[in-house]
Amino acid sequence: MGKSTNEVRGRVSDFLAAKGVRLTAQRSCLIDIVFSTTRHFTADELLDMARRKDPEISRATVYRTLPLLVESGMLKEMDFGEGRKLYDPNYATNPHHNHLICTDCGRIVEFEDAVMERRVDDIATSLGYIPINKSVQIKGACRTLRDSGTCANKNNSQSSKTNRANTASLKAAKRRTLK
Amino acid sequence: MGKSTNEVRGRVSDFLAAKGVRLTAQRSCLIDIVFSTTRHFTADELLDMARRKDPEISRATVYRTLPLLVESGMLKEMDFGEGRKLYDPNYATNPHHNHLICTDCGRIVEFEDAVMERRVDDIATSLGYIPINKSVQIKGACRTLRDSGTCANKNNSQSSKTNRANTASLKAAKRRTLK
DNA sequence: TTCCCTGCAAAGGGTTTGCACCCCA
DNA sequence: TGGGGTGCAAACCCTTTGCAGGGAA
Repeated sequence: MGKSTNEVRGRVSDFLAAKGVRLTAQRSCLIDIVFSTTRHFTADELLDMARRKDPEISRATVYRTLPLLVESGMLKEMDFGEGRKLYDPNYATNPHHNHLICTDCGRIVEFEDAVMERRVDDIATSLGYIPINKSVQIKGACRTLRDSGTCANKNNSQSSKTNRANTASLKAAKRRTLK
Repeated sequence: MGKSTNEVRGRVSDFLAAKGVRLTAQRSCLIDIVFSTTRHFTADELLDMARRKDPEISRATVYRTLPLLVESGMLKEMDFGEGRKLYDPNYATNPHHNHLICTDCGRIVEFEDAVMERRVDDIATSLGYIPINKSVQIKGACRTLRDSGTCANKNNSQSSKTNRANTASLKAAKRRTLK
């Protein structure tokens, strides 16, 4: 299965060491926070979380650390065209998932599909490129909401700004992966 | 095949009429420019192009018109995570294409693939959603550049900010579409 | 006349950066 | 002690918005 939180932290530390940058208290704090959650977060949300541990940490440090984590390959930067970046720590353990965003409630569902993954690779190859980074984003309307008028997520997650993926969604998506 | 430029303009006009908004001189000017090119462009680039025809046109009008064109379904808004939005007029004539971005030169290659399209729809359906909008973005490294050290695009298109898709790329991609 | 639309300029929101200070190696 | 790292605040960039003037219905 996926990597454990500790293993992920170790890998990031190794990456920073290899790159010759120091593992400072602030960076360590940020790494701990980032990889102890499965939630997607914005830079600002990470700052909030970090300040609960270390009230002195600055916004600049957060913005300077995030690209390091992304470069390490353990954190994924995403852009759903909402004017800010979202970060997904689940790539550390599940590097092949993609996202479906509900147009009704903004909920983000993670899914994995090996067939699609392969197809996308084949397309890149046939175009003469070596695939480096693939992003499949689906915006979809909740069928349950259409059919029955209610949606489990609609109730508690109207504000798309604060919606998060949850662990269950990825597991469920894997289970449902098409044959 | 695809719709002609005039047909696209007609559709947009119809959309605006149905929506009850006026086809002003400024909007007409912008529509002409947007749909007489196959290039991707930013809001700012559209402003530049528009001012060559009408030096009085304002940035605000451009920013207010773009969402109308997107809403009409004839123009696609894209976000490659570069801090600004790109607009793709080719969706008017080819609504099912996606994009590969070269990590070497920033070139954007358009491609269509029915198999992948279907797969993505199936995934959305199996997750319980009605697919509304699908975006597949591939970042890839130019194999020619890797193999031979040169790349036709590398020479004339280093600045990713000004790179554009060309008509040929879409046609070529269709030809190469996987069976 | 009414109401939509425009241009101007200022405001907004996310992100980056210059600079002085700090601190570990 | 040298050079990276941090915090602060200002700068940046793209985009949105308030407002007064203007023009089509």
